[in-house]
Amino acid sequence: MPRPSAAEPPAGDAGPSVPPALPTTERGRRMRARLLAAAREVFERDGFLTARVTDISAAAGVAHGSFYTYFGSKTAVFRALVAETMDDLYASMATHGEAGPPDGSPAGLAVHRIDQANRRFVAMYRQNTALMALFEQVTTFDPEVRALRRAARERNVGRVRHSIEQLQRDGVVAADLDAEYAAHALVAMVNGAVHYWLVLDGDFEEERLVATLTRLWAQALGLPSRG
Amino acid sequence: MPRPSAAEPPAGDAGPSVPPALPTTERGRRMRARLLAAAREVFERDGFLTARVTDISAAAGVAHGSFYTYFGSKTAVFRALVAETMDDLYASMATHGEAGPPDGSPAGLAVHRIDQANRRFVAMYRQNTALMALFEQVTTFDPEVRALRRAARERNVGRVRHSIEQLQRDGVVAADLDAEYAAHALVAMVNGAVHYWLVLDGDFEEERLVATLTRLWAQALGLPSRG
DNA sequence: GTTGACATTGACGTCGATGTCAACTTAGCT
DNA sequence: AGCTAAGTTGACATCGACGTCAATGTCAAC
Repeated sequence: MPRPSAAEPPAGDAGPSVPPALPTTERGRRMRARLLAAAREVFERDGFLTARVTDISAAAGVAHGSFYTYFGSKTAVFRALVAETMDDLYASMATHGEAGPPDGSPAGLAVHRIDQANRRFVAMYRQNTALMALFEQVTTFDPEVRALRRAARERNVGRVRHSIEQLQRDGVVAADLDAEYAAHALVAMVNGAVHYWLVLDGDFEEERLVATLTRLWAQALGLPSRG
Repeated sequence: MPRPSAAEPPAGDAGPSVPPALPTTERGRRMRARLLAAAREVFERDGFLTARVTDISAAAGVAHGSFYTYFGSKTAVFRALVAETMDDLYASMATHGEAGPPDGSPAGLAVHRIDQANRRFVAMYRQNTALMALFEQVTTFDPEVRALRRAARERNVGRVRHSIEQLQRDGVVAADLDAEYAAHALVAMVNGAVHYWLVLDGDFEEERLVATLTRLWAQALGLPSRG
């Protein structure tokens, strides 16, 4: 309840009255893409708050004014950037055709899948740390980005909950565990640990971290892990 | 590695060359306290970025200029606020003399203590949600606050690691579990879940959340939980 | 009650990022 | 080539938050 209502940094760059339409010409589309790439570069280098529209224009090699042909504000580019990138990140986390699990038991298979998912998540986070940090930064004051973040989290949680429910139907996980809440907690665990490692610069060794996360996850669900 | 180096919001309010000394007179101390209280009020209402020094002065009922007698910048008040408040938060989490656990076994006792600690943490977070959100916001761009946040986290993790090591000595928890990594993961789980609930406004019911967190925590460590 | 150190006041100058716009360029079309 | 719509340019005006400071006020000590 007592959460800062937190509008935008200065005030009222919530978007221009006329959000620039997507470009119709080929040149326009290229320009927009260049600006987006430049924005990502500058944001990752300077952080969202310090970054200036001028820097983005400069990085894209265009005049200051051209920026406003495509985006209404710094916040607007960022939102576009997030929207464009989110899909890529999710794609990179999609289930790859992995080598089969060593152990054929339902529980062993489940643990193997959890491990694979955790490894993919950690790798994705490591390769996009700056972006994740930016995402978090803007989340703290932009409601729209906050909504995107929540949606992403909910998708993750949904997948995990589904997998837990499956294991409950198989009788491997206790039926009286709240799958929704448990999924939230486990996702928070992995998210939070990796965030601390990469964004807050904690002292971790990747392999050991993933192994511990998988082990805790499995045991939390009552799956046999290790001997 | 690719983390936004993220200086301050505009630029260079990293602190004035001459950080105002603490007041010597009684009046000065009262004034400083009033400004701090006003700062907290305004920050919680508007968020750190939107808040203006003028607003803080106004809320404290003093002239704009008086602010600078006590603090060098908006960031400076915030740091002072965090420093002052952190102790209170930690105090509120200290072990209270609780009623004895229902079950005398070492594991049952451990689970009970975990549950108590989780309840205290959640209650503290709920009562200081706005502050925690602020803390997170500023962490994303101020290195000094980031350091404070890390320190707080490390203290938490240290306590948990210690308790895990104790359980390992008692033979209740597997000795080959990395206590440090596990402590980080478990702290991240509770932190992250509560953050999602209160700051990102997730849909949770407190009792069920705490119960699930404790249960997962206990099971993750291999402690018997529930029947 | 006079003195002097300390604190308060609020009007003012400064500064830098933003967003605009009129002039100019590009490119597609006939 | 000539026309038009779309895009580009960069100098400029705007705006708001910040931090300063000279004048004024407060208070304790002597």
